[in-house]
Amino acid sequence: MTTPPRRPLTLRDVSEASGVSEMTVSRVLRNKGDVSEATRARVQEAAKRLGYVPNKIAGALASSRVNLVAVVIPSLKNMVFPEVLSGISETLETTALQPVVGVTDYGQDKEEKVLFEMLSWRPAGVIVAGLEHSETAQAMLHNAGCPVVEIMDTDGEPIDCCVGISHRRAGRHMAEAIIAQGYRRVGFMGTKMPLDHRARKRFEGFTRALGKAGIEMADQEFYSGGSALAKGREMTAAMLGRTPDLDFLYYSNDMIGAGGLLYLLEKGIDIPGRVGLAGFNGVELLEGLPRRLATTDACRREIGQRAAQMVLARQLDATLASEVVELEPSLDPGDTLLRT
Amino acid sequence: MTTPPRRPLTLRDVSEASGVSEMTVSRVLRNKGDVSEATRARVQEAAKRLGYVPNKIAGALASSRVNLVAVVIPSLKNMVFPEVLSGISETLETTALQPVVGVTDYGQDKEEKVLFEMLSWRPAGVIVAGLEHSETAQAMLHNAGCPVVEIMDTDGEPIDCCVGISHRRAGRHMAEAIIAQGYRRVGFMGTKMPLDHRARKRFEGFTRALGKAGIEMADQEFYSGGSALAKGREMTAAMLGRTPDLDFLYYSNDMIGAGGLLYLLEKGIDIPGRVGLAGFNGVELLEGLPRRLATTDACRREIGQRAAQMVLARQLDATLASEVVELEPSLDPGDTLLRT
DNA sequence: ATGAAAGCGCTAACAA
DNA sequence: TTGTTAGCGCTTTCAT
Repeated sequence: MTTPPRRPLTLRDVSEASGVSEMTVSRVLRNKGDVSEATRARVQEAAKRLGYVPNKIAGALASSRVNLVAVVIPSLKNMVFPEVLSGISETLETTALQPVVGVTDYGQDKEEKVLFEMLSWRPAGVIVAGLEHSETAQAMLHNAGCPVVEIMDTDGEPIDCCVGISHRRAGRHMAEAIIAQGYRRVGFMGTKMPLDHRARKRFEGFTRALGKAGIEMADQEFYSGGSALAKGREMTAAMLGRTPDLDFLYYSNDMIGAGGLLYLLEKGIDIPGRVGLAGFNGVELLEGLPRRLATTDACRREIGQRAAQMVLARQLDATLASEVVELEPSLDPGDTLLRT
Repeated sequence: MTTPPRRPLTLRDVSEASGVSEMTVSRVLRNKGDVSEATRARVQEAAKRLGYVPNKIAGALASSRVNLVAVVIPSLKNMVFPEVLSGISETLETTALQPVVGVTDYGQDKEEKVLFEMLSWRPAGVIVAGLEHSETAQAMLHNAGCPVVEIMDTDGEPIDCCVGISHRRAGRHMAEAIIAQGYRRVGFMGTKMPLDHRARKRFEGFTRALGKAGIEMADQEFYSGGSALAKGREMTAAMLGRTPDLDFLYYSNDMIGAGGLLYLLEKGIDIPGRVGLAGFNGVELLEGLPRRLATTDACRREIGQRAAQMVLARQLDATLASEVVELEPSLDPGDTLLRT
């Protein structure tokens, strides 16, 4: 690091500093083609000494190769998405590809904007949460000119590749487990529907399965915003207040479920004797709770890994066909579901 | 959307489809210069019909303007960083700038890699967590050729701009509050130090202030990995087992503090009569706990906002000088610190 | 093993 | 208001 330059350095600077043509410098810096050890060393020394950072913009334009994978998710506040991201990152870690994250805040307009923005950088692949997109967004994805992987959900028509779980089935399975345990007065708490398609599908699968067993949902409540843990408390208190004979509470995510659990324990209510509980997601947080909340593991890390692999595979062989993978979420009864 | 093309569309395609020069098409698409309403309409119609997505790579190369702001943080699993990100995003929302996130996993090597990768896209600004970087990383930031904002921490020498809190002072203040309440046998639980400089500085400030009051740390324990909530439980149980006369527990983050709180409540231990507790960060989660854990709010959202503003300001006026802002974290005693 | 020339898709600067 | 001409900094291709 000699004197810091105001103008970013170019290949030409390294070329002049090392007395080697730009072309050869380029080759060295990319470990391409045959270059003698002598020149390679000189070039590397010069590049390092100057503190040269290649300009990927120019490189990408010239080669029409971009090592970015666009990842579009609804939010970072819900721990679920960072976990999917981890799966993606760890899989891409050892490759040349790099994830770039865009957040939609559960909005279709925002999703359009984010997609447009990301696609204008011509990414090597797109990983996007969910199967529901605006017409415009669908069109953009169709014309993306790169592999597209829709993740988290398999209930719908994918544009290209897809990996996730069926939330309808997840809801149904939980309902079946609840019924099998003899619960009959079931309440549901969740996020306001239009915002979250997967939560909505779980709800639908859940209510339908209850219906088939001749059980009608005894009470339900939906929230948005605020501390999920606190909301879980409040909603649980309110619901049990107005429908005291409930014997099971199904929460659309573990966080509100945890809030409910803490509230009921405080009240000294017998779980699951008096009320059974279940959440959804299988988040790490549950491990530290006084009781293990029943939940369904949504395979988040694996979804991320598989999605990244799909993009990678299509990098190597662009002719690969679309691929749809439905993962099997596992129901963990914890300590709040099984009546012994 | 007529027939989906394999080759991405270019300005030329829109130019031909609309019978207007590339240059004018470019102007329309960027709302630049004077263009007649008639041509503007024709161009926009053509662009929309074809489904044209501009190539930012070419645009950036030609204009040497990139609307990306690199944000480099240690992790997404610690809710603190998504919150900082929210502050950044919401501030940039209404501007042309866009955040791009890189994660270092608390590793200096990884930080170097991520920085190099991001800088090679010539971002309009860099926002990076912490003041501790490898020599190489520091050199890169110096030569970045764009505003650099180091965030979260002010205890050290910033490269350019800086906004955060003094973690040493935060630790000291908590110690002073604890001492003022008459606690004398204090235990500390936190993350393994080398990974987290801010936690280390809080610890240092804390122990030093205790020392000045003639109090020596009675016990301490450090963890890494695993569910923070569960670790908080385990460590609390272990520590109280081996040092039963502790009257205060200071946790380096709210999550392990919450675990400790839940554990102690379960054991029926009087809080804060028998043991006082405090965490750090002021995370939303605390609102749903049975008791409000004492904590220090680390101003995360504001840090994000201020950092984004610093980058924005320097976009408009590149001559602006470096700026260092130390925010004042507020100590919230909750229900677990004050002996009434 | 190395170099020279052309051009990736766009925009700045100027001309008309 | 619109068009023309040069590049931006690299990589591809082809020569040497």
